[in-house]
Amino acid sequence: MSAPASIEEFRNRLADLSEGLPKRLRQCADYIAANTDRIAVSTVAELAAGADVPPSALMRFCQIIGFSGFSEMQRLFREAYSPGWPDYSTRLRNLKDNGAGSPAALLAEFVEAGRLSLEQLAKSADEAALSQAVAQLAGAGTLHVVGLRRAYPVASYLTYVFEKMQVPAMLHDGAGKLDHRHAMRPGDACIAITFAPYSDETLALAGDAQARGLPVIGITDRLTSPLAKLSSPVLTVPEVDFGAFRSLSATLALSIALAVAVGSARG
Amino acid sequence: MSAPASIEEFRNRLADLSEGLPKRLRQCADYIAANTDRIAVSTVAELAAGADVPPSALMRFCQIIGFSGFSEMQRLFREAYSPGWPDYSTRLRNLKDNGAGSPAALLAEFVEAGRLSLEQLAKSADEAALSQAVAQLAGAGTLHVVGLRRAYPVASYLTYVFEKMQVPAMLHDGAGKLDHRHAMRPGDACIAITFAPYSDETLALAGDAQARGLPVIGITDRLTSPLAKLSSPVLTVPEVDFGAFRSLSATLALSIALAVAVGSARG
DNA sequence: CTGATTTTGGAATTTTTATTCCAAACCCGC
DNA sequence: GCGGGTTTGGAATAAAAATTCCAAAATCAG
Repeated sequence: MSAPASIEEFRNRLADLSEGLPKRLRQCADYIAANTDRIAVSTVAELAAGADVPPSALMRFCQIIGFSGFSEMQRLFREAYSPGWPDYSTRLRNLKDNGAGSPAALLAEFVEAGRLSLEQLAKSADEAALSQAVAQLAGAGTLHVVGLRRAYPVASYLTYVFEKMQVPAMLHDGAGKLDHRHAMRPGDACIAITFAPYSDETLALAGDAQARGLPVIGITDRLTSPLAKLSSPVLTVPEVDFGAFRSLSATLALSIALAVAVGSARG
Repeated sequence: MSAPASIEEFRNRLADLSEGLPKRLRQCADYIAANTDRIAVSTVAELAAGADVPPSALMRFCQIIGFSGFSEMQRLFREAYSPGWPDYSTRLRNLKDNGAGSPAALLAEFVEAGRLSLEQLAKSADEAALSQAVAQLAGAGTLHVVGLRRAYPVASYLTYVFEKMQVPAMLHDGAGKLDHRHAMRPGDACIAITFAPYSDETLALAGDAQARGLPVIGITDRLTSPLAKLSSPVLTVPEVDFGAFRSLSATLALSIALAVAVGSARG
């Protein structure tokens, strides 16, 4: 078998082979696939250490891919090496230059929106409210998570993280129009997520929880949101929209941080 | 004189010295100034040949700049290039060990992880694959979206965006263990999302779609993913994990861009 | 033009890096 | 468990690269 002549070909061969490879060689394949950009500037020993295999395994890997050895593989990547792209902002401009509305340009816009959202979140996060929320949730029984439409991905991820951290949590997703409001028992807590235009169902559930005396943690877009009135601490997320859709980056970051903090606090 | 600690410092020193240097050393300085980007991936002999000087001249040049030798200079450029992927699992452990696992600190880490993921996505996104994916989806009938566990939020958001853009789409979420694979009809297309450890159900559905001749668009974490083989274009997302959880920022940005592009292409 | 000083080229040496090879460990079907 | 083939780790070897050193060439001041 002859050596791949281009990086494209290399990637294909990597994808073809990766299955049906024994343990160590698969480790190599995975690490290389995830760190292709380091090949040009690393030694066998460095890459092998990264993949957590002995150097000889990496050599074997190179040969299986079709190269005569590591050096030949490295040559391919060194020749193609152009460090023009470690620069995020120029790359973004390049993507946008594909013309407005092109997939690449759209991607650039959403990446930027996400980044801006995260930056603003870092600046504006209310640490006191966050700590208070963690304290309330850490002391509660079952956590009831509700979020619909665009907030639904956040609600479902929150529930996933709670489950992984062995925190009892329940997702109120309205499936089958089944209503689970009576699952909320004294000692439980509620996390409600909604953004303008605010979802009635979410507000209703949050209101119900409040009426039963459960703590309600709200995650929403502004302090004037109807959810704010129902929540004991309300967490606001400054999400930047692009077009009609939001990136959710900041909301997710806040939510996961909340969940992990609660999970560790509960031990 | 000590070695430059940054590329900035290196450039300054180069500018300072370049005047008043004898012929051969000036050749070195000129060539290096014009080809700084090759330093990381070249040998002494190669650079010397490029500058049209003997290797020993280049060695002298490195020492005059302040390095102990060529290797030290090269290290500077290799390290500066490699994006320095932070090791989040150890950082998380440190956070906990120091008792500094405050919610605010966690939030900062997740924000940072999200930012890095987005930047990395911008740098590494495969525009050709993205365009191809958009073209395939734009020409298809119903779009079948599948993603479970941590990929579920992405799948559900994708479906939400498609619905908003009036693109017929169906979310295969395994609710009620109902299997909807026969809903996939000729002319449809499938979008499958999974990350390591890959979900069997997702792979099964993608495989089924492929077997029926539907185009499969895969969104996954690496090229060696089992999903790659099942997808006609596969889109890889370099998501940074923080602890056991990923921010999903990059995955969502890519997905929304894909959905919006498909939505507009379908008009 | 001469002698002192700097600069230069390349061969010799040292260090690092890649590569091979083989015995031990591991799997898998029986 | 037992014998087949595979896979693995590491020590030994080969290759390549970096680095040093010194004699020859060039430069320059007087």
